[in-house]
Amino acid sequence: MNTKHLVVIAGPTGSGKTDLSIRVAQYYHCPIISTDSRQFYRGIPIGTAQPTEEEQQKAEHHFIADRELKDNFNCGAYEAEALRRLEDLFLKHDVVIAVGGSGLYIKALCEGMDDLPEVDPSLREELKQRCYAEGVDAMAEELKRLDPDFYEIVDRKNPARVVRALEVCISTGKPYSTLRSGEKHQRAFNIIKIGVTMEREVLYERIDRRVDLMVQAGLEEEARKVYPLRELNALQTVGYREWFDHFDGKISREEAIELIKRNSRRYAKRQMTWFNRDSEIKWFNPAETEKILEYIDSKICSLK
RNA sequence: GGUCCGAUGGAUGAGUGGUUUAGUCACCGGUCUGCAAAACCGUCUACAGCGGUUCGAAUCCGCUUCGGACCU
Repeated sequence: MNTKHLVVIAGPTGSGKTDLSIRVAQYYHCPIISTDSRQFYRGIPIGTAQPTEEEQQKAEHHFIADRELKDNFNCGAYEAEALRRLEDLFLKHDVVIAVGGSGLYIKALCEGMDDLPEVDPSLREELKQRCYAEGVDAMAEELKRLDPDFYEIVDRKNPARVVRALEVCISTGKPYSTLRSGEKHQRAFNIIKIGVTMEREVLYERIDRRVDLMVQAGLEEEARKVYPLRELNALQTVGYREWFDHFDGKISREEAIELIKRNSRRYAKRQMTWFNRDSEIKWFNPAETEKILEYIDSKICSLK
């Protein structure tokens, strides 16, 4: 029996999650926390489609533009911070909404990550450099020595995965695989997951249109302002990298805009691939507000 | 009306007789426990149509269709 409910709203970029979340928040008079790995940052409101001032008036938002681009953040830190925040919010509310498109962050929030120690950034940097210089294969060979079990299952062509495993092995002195439990953590609240999506073609049209609107709203200028910080991870993001390439003279303005559209579509597709694996998600078209509220109500009732 | 050139998978573009045959991009599908709007993987067998030559044709020949250039 649990009277606290986290309503998770997932879905690909451009599917209308923000609008829906506000409508749901108004219905339950409850706050919203973001599960979007880019909306956390200040300075990039247009390209990350953060809820506007006006939208934030309509519902209380958390984890929106509440840290600097240079701040180190990741899904593990997010899990801890978000759980603390939820604890507070659930003191006053029975329902809280979590909305965003970052699958891994949603997973961190709902199921938790294994409790692994923070890795010294300089170690990661060093491993990245070596990976760049010596190649992934060499790094994978090293992983084979340090953690043969993980070597067997890891995507050996993926530098990010191999380097991650190595940095954990080296910094803890233990094989990464022995530290991975993969178990789901119990939460002190119920989780109701819904997803919003629509026909692929319609979604792509919406994405294209939204990019045009972002450009009209001043995305280029926004990108120009953060250009000096372009190396930061937070800016390895669709809608910014393309401008950086344009500013560097590699592509034209028109190409940059086209690429932002294409990369946003690809991102949406990857998001769908991720979410489709989650059988707990109940899917809706974003326009079906009544049906969605009905569904959430019925879930809340049945869980009470 | 005549002459010449061309026609390759969604796009581009190699390939002039023979196990597999491009490549690139896009699309599509997928992977996923600390950079995740990231990183990575996979699939997509086409040669305009018809007929002929040949053991064998995208590749050679003929006709047809379509496109382009030029000539009268």
